[in-house]
Amino acid sequence: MNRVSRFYITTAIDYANGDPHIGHAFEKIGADAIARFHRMNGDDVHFLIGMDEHGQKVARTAEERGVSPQQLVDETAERFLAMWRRLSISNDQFVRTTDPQHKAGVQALLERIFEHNPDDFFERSYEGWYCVGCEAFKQDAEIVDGKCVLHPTRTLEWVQERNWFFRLSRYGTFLREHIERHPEFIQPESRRNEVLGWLDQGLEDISASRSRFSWGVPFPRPTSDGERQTTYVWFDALPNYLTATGFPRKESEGRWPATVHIIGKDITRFHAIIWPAMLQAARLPLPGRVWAHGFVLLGGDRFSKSAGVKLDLDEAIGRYGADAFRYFLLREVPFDGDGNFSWERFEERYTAELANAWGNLVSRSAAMIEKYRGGAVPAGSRGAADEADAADVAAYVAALDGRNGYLPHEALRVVARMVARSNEFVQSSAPWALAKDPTKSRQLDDTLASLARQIARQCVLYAPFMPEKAQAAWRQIGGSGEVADQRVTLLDGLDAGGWVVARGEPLFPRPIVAREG
RNA sequence: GGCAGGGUAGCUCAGCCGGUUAGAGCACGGCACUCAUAAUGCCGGGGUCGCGGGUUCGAGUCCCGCCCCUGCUACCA
Repeated sequence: MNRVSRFYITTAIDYANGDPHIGHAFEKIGADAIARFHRMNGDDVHFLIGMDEHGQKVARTAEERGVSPQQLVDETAERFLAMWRRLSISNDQFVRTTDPQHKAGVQALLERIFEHNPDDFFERSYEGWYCVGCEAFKQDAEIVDGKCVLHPTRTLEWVQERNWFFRLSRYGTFLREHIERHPEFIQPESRRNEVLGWLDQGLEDISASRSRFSWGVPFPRPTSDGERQTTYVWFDALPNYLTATGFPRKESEGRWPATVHIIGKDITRFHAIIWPAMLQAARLPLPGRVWAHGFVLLGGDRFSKSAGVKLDLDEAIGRYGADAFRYFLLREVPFDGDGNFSWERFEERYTAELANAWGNLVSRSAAMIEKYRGGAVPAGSRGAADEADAADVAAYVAALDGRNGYLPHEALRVVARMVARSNEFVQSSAPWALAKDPTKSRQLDDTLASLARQIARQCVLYAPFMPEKAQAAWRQIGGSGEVADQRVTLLDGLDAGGWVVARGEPLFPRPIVAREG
């Protein structure tokens, strides 16, 4: 019963060409809540996040700013890290593709593929229309009137380049079988169907190296004409999940494979097709799951610089604090689809669910325990409220433990329901009335004790989502130590009898409403 | 164009294999209570269930057609 399960969770590494925005934050916060939940479930959790720091764009941006690429990515990584600290992201590790360990790991992985499947890498001349503005080859769909759609003033050049290629086409059957045998491999199901659709269309081989830029990991073997090329994006970025474990050192074998990769739905293909094919080619175990979340939209549109759709992360966090922001995003935006961010909804949820419902519940309960029982939570017997909570705790766990995917929004809905029930409980049992009747002292004890247990449970369940606020509420209701050290598996037996409440400042102060007169 | 998923109260969404008066939360209106962050609880108004046909004793719930929306349709990451 005490078997500790290993839980290695990763997020996509963010490209170091810009500042963190709400899309990055959503993914990290979601993964963080899942990681924290698993820690409180008693699992051996390792939570990895990081940065993707190579490539042409980074090199070019660095050049424009007159700094070295390394200096640029160092500064960018600092800004991302500062944001993750601010949002209480509890990652155990922060991998960067410029880490020497990562570069060595990538080369080791490539060599391992050469070793196990010598035919999987081959040289091929690629030719196509090259746009100097984009510094990239363009596909037919991106060419209009013989010009690149993004740079219509420039002339496309027919360019030929000899690169290393990876025989991805070999792995279609393998991938299909794996996905069919492991229905949970790609989730949610809509993404899985998409991937199966891609497989139906057939896979083409992909390039594995580039000769046009050098900011990256040197491809371990030169081409036949002696040229030393740079490892192309997927063979550089995707292996971070593996190299972060220490690969190829032996010690890494305990951590790999990842339990789940949390990614955005826009990079499903890389994680569901290319990455598993690479691992299979290297004869390494595949990750257990790939979970592709949706996007946070603003006014129905995706964040985009060109459309002017943007939201200042600092402002959003500054409004009600990091915990409220975390809560709002995960409550409002389903983790298996898209959702909208709007200030109106943020205000609504903050005021209704956090300030009025939960913050006030904690406040009124602590006040009553103080007023009627001198601040000490009385002993009280288990009642119907505890039974109802047990069912909800089970639903909460089911939303986060992976059996139905990863649905933090469902988990939060459940806790909000528990909080609502607690407020009904207070109203219907009316402790203030019981307190006036000396013959009902026992009844008052039971009521207050039950109320304290309910709140204690809510603190535990909210802890993965709002670590600071959950801890503050835990303290107010008289809990000792860290709420994060509690176990969701032992919640049913949690007893608050004897705790001494400590009323404090409101957990979620109501916004100051400007009023006339 | 092809494939997939949707169009249900003002807003966000539940409605499994077809079955009695279509639900929840928020917002709105009224009432109650006083422990509390002018918080909470109760009651209520409010919907041609995208449009048109069809199957059926009976259809948001199945079938056909149409309209609209979203996603995917691989080398920027």
